[in-house]
Amino acid sequence: MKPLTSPPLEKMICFSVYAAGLAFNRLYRDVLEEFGLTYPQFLVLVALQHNGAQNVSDLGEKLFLESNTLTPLLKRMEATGLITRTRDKNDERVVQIAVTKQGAKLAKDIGCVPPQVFAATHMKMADVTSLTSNLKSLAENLRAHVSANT
Amino acid sequence: MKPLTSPPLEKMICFSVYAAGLAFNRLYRDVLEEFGLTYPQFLVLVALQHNGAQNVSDLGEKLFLESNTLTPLLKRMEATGLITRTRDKNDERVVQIAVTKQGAKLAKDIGCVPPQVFAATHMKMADVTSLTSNLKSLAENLRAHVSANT
DNA sequence: TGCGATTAAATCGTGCGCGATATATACATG
DNA sequence: CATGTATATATCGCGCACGATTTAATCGCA
Repeated sequence: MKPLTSPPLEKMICFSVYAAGLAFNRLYRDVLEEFGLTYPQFLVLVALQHNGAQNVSDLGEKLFLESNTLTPLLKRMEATGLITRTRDKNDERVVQIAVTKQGAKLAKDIGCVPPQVFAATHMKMADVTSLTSNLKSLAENLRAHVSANT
Repeated sequence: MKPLTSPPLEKMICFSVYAAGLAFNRLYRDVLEEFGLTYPQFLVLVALQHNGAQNVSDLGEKLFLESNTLTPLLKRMEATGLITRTRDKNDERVVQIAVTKQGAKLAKDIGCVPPQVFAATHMKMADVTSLTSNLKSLAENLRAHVSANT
């Protein structure tokens, strides 16, 4: 029988995802500094640019986050003038998130960021594409497993 | 000329890494709850189990973290009786981290966790292995790029 | 030997993530 | 139409991450 000890960190896929996440975070921190954005705020802008104004839940589905994370984050973005948070007139429970003029401009300006980051990966586009798609299905499987225990 | 807007979130490798990281975190939160561990604390125990007692910097190199993150984390683990933090007699600047008897026992007990997590990925071992190795080199490339701007 | 430079860890403030819970609005059913 | 239930967002507390700085110990070199 094998002793059933944990494999070393380097062999665990969870750790390689963790370490890659840390590395992306640090890279984005550097790159986004001149735009005054954090990495999650950058993701919000991209989501709004591609999907238009939407409420907090919809944004949460795209980013895999909930209101306990999004509400404070969105308030900070409102405070810096990038987005507006407006109660829906038809359903006062719902808060609509839209980019301001300044936010729309910034969303355009950060278009140069993903190419820079791609360059930093030192990977072929095809490899990035397949890695992205593998990670996507991995995440789907993990989420299915978590929500099954709910 | 292309308009140079950001690609949608689903096509960005950074986002797929981010989303997979969130999913792993949530899965580990569930699985580690009965052991009273957070995910980073689990990683610390694994690192100590495989590399033995070591100082804060060495641990940081393995986990890609620095003392500003590790010191509070390790103090919490000391408070729960899993590790000891001891000033090195030969160099009082250095703090040695070692598992307690209780920590060593817990490190063994959590050996069952990685197989559970592997099962949740619903992936073949070979695919997990190659994904892990691709992520490892991706992270190395990203780190090289960040430290180049230092 | 003495003192500036280097190194290891710790501290501080900010921004996520998230479980648990609260608040407020809308809905459904008797 | 009242009251219980469901839904959307917000609040709270805690534990990471991390840039910037501090503290304390060691090293290098005149």
